[in-house]
Amino acid sequence: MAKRTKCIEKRIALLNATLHLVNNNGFHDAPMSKIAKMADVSPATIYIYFENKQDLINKLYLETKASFSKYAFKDYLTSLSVETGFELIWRNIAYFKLNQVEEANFLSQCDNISTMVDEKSRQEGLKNLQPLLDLWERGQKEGIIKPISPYLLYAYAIYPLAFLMKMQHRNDFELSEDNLTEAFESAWNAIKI
Amino acid sequence: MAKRTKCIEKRIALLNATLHLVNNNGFHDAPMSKIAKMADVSPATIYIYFENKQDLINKLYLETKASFSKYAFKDYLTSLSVETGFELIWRNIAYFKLNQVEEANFLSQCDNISTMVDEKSRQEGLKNLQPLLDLWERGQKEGIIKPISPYLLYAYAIYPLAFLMKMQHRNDFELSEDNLTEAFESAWNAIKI
Amino acid sequence: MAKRTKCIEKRIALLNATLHLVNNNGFHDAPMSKIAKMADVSPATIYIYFENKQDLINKLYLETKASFSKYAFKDYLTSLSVETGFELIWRNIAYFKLNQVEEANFLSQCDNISTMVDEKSRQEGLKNLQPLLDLWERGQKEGIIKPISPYLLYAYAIYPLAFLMKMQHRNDFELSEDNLTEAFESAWNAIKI
Amino acid sequence: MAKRTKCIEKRIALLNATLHLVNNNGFHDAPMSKIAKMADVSPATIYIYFENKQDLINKLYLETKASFSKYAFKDYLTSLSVETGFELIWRNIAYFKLNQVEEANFLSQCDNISTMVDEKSRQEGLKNLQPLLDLWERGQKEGIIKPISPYLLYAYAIYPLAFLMKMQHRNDFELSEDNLTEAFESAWNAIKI
DNA sequence: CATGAATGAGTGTTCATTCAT
DNA sequence: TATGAATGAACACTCATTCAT
Repeated sequence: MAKRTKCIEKRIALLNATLHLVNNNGFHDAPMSKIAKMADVSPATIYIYFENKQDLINKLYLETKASFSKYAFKDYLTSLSVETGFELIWRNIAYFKLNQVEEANFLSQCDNISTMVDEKSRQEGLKNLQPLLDLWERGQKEGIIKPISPYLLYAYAIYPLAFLMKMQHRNDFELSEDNLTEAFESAWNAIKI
Repeated sequence: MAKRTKCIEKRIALLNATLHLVNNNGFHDAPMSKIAKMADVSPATIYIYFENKQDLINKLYLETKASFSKYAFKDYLTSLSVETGFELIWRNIAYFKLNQVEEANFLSQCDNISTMVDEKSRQEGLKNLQPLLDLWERGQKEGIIKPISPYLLYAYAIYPLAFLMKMQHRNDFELSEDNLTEAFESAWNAIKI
Repeated sequence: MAKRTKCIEKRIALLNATLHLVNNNGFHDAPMSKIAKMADVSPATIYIYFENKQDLINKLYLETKASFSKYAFKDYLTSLSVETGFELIWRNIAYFKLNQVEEANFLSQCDNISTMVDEKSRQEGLKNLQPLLDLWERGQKEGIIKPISPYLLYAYAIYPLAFLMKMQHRNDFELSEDNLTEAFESAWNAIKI
Repeated sequence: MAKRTKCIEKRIALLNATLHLVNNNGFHDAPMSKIAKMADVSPATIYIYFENKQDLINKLYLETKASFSKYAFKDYLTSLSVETGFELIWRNIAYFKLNQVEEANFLSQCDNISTMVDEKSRQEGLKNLQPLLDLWERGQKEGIIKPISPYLLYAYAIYPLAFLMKMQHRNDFELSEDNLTEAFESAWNAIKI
């Protein structure tokens, strides 16, 4: 039992170290040796928990994505109206990006740099958005949401948050509560009929 | 007195090779040796045309950004109405992303990976959007565009195109003429009053 | 918990290889790759034992200087008379140069090429001569040694040995026991009152 | 005629640039490109005047040595007494080291770093000291100079100046007129019977 | 004669990964 | 399980020298 606990802790420490280093130094300055040092283990130990560096990144991506998903759909029920449900999810996502900055930033990097996460993991990660896609489909059937590709809906309703987060991270822009309301307004205007 | 002349073709070949490799292999797998091989020169030759790798990336970024800017504001006149002017610019940008896939993709990577282009070059590159910001300001004065931060306007009017381009590049989605019109509609809905 | 232990033998092999290569090929033709090959390790292994090339050279200098110092003051006691003490130290130094040819040659190179060893290490290395300087000071107080700068004393009493060693190394000259006695005579005549 | 003059000037500029760079940056940071830049010519031009880098260094060594020799035996006549002649030459050499710092420093580096100048040039350079060796031989015949190897005479009479010059160059020591007289005294005491 | 462009071979150094314990 | 030592292959970059003009 003690062993198991210890193991899980080291695994988590390694994932956290990777998250931190990739965000702060960039992928090309997050060598295994630094990750190991930050997690307070030997470089060789990483290979007990992960197959190789790619596997470490993939696993971190998937687990962070799952954590994002949990956050995004907190309190969401399919019984909610399309409009209420969408605002709930949208705000959850926004708050995730505001409060879980490192996780959000890491996911954004993975989604933008094609070579970072492998195709299989990316596909796997996509599944996490299913409830939102279902909501949109329902909205389209009800004539509330524009009858356009979910890619377009995502591009205009969710993706802009990534830009705003990036700008906030660079201190070029501050995502105040007011700005957030304006942003939601724009998102809704973009996709509602 | 005579000498072999530094030929601009080699410089261009090097920039093209870099563009291609960064797009296909990612920044962290675009070593100088591969760039040289692809441009059909010796690795040492790169250093005749560029100070170092960072300088090569910076210059490529700035020149690609300038080329983007030229494309984005083609046929644009400040005498056009806000609505017409915006649609013109928006479509120019969209076509740039559709037709100059590699350039667009490279710029997207540069803007997303903080450590890729240095701060000075990024600031320099930002200037290229000024005419669009001016147009929005005019639109706000005329009561046509929402009185919100330009960052929000950009996030909802322009940034979504980056996502659509990425999806198209991955063959997940096709940006047909119809989709483009839908996308423009959403962009306009998001920012117009 | 167990691990492969960093073996001191490799460190020594690396220092020896460096000593040998710098002496035979000169500082500018003693690349890390050759040092590694001669010590029978991978180039990367050097960096486990030394920070970088400068550090390797510095450490070799300091350790060789310390070894020289031990040799130079063997059997020396401050209770000896100035004359006896000086001859003892002088002969120790001469024998060091005769018997530890590579060490002596390396130290000579380091002291002559200003850019080889960094200033801090050079200053550190100077401390090793203190007992001789003390002896000279005593000799001056006793009216046996000329009341001149220790730099002058060193220049005429010790430094000439470097030249003789160099000539012997080039087979231009042989430092026989007779020559050694003549050399000591000259050294003593140069500094005694 | 004009051409010839121009050529000689470039050759001299190259030799001066090399002298300066080797002294200030050390041999390992005096690349052909820097030498060319400092002499205000193209790197390729160096190869019109010199076979290669080794040849450039060799020639510089020999010409500097010749210049040294001219300086060393200024006003010297074989008709002078051994004692007077020796002091004259000794002081000439000392002043050369004091006044022609760069030349002296360069010669010292060449004589100390075995791999810098090739054997043939070194042997050639040795001839420049012949008048001094002749003087010593005469002194020995006259019973004024110790009957010991000229290498020993050189080691104690001339070589110490190199050390004093080096210390002066490092600002550790100042070769005042008084010190110079003390130094000469030591030199003479070391070799006279 | 003189040039700047061009380069192959090499530099010191880093890194993901494996090995021996 | 866990380790620090060890490494081959690679990296960005430099340099003495040659080439084409």
